[in-house]
Amino acid sequence: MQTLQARGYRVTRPRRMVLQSLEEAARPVSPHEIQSALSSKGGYLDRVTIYRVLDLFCRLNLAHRLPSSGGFVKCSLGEKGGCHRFVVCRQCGAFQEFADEALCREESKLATGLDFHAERHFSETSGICSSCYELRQKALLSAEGQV
Amino acid sequence: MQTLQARGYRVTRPRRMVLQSLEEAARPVSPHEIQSALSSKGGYLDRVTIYRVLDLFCRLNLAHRLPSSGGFVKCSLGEKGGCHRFVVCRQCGAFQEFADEALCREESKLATGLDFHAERHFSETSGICSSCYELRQKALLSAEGQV
DNA sequence: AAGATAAATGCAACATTGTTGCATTTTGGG
DNA sequence: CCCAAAATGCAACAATGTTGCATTTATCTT
Repeated sequence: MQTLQARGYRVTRPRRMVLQSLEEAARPVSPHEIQSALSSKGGYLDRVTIYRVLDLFCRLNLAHRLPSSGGFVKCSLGEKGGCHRFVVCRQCGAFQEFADEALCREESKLATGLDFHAERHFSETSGICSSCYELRQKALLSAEGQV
Repeated sequence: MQTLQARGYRVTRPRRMVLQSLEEAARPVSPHEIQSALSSKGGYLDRVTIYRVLDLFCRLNLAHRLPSSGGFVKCSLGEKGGCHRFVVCRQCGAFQEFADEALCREESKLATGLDFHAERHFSETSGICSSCYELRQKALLSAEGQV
């Protein structure tokens, strides 16, 4: 919340509530899920307010919206260089955020080759996290056993 | 449409219409825009049908959905190796599709380092195309002249 | 070329996402 | 404590997306 203060934005009840929701979520959450989660704890926020808060958070890089699912997550990298990227497990929804400046340079160079001035990279790697991978291996083995 | 045939899907009126809409569009289009464009030419398609056709096209890689805007475009790369990526002009919406296997390897390696088995990369570079860039330069110069 | 049939569409109903304008409330500085 | 700017709540609307089911249609078979 210091970030808000420092950049001239007010610290309000809705902003605190949304930030806390994002912190408590183990995976990307939709605006509607945020509203439901809050109301199940007796709180209430207007839908429009939630959109506005999320927009602000994304502009300030306090949160990100995942390209493919559209869900929102709290940013875990702060001011780390390079654009912020994600790996997401298509099975369980677990995710990790990372940044890599070399990758950004590479992508920008490719854009230059296509006559574009790159400004920002949105990217998300979809795959399987190690725990889902292990579960799947077990399932496959037991299926074989039954043949 | 041979692709549909070859993969065991039927060639139908809605599928032909949506494909043509995508071909005629100079930029990513939304399902709603597709429906409007068709109806302005006297055609009609159910909204649900449009979603289903687009889903199918995306599964078959005949079309893609751009991560940030959610708009759809016809695939221009066919079976080219590596996942398909986009550069998009944030000013005019112009875009180019490309693929780069080295970039995919790099991203997959990073995912491995985070304990994920990468399967697919979604990525979009946002920036300014060369013609918008030139327009902007001219505008800046004339603004200076007026001071 | 007609008929069977599996596939695809159209329709109805519903839930979520997203946008705008305006009146009211609240935050933070003086 | 008061005030002005900022932010919220509310109303109304438009687009996105999903499901189930009855009807139509594309393709295969004969």
